[in-house]
Amino acid sequence: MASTPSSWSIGEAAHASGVKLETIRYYERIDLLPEPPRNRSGYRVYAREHVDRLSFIRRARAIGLSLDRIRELLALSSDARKPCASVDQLIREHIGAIEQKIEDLTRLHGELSRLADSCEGGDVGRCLIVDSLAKSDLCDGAGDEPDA
Amino acid sequence: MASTPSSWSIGEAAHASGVKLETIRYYERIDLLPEPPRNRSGYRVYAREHVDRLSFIRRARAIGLSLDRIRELLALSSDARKPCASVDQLIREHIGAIEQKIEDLTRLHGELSRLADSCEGGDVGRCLIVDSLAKSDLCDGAGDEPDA
DNA sequence: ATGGACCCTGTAGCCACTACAGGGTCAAGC
DNA sequence: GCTTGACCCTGTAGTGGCTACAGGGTCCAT
Repeated sequence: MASTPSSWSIGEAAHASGVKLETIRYYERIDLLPEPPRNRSGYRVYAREHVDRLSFIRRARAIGLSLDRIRELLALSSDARKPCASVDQLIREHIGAIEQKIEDLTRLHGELSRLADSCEGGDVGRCLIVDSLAKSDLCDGAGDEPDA
Repeated sequence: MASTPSSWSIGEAAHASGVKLETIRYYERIDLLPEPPRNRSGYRVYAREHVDRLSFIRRARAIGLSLDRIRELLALSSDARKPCASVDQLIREHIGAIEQKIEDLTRLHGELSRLADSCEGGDVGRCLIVDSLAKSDLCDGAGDEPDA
């Protein structure tokens, strides 16, 4: 029921946008969110555009974009008359990165599964898992940035 | 040709293990690698066990284990008589985490692909990608920790 | 004796937050 | 009118896993 107000405290903005309070202050500090006006006591007072921008950022983060990419995206989408080709490209690049990551993780999953299946429940001295990490070429030269 | 020596400078250890020099010092600082003895000039002098441990850590990192997990794993594998069940469990947990990540990324990939395909090359004002980020429930309530 | 390759320490930066310490403000209830 | 508690403020430091300096020392060949 509580219908949308026309101004928000930082806590209300956090609730409305789904971005945590401390994170909002962080976004302001790194100039991702413009500084809002303050009231007499120095409290931040947000307008609808702030809350919208925060929601946008949250959704863009949820699809895995970096804050820098989001900054780009916000700049691109600031002028409604610009062609959306660059937006499209940004997203397609991101999709490419995700595909790469899925591929890496899938290969890794295969290797680890084989490794885990080789375990026969002996003791560590004869553990094939430990062995592989100690001596094998497991994953050598695979992905260079483990994120999993 | 160059057959294995019995002691290594930090640069040689880096080369032999595949762990970068600065990273080796970092591992020492966080007590993941024991402090090696020093020579007259204060240079670190590594033995085979150090290089082996470094290689172990590098491979464990390559399969995506955190340094804390690796610490556990090293502790577990330090006594050859211990049962390897806990090693097995650690690895299986990790496999589970990877599966989860693949699943999350795959779902995300699906959503993003649909999104990108919806782009019809107009201008940003009518861009469905921007629209979705601005207003839709895209990914809301999906994974809470975007890593992609 | 000089140049370059190697080594040392300590500190700060990266990303995207998160968590504190140590305060101020404000409205409701007694 | 006073307290309580929810909210807000700033600034700083911590997270993981490195990486990149700055500003030196050492060692060996030429």
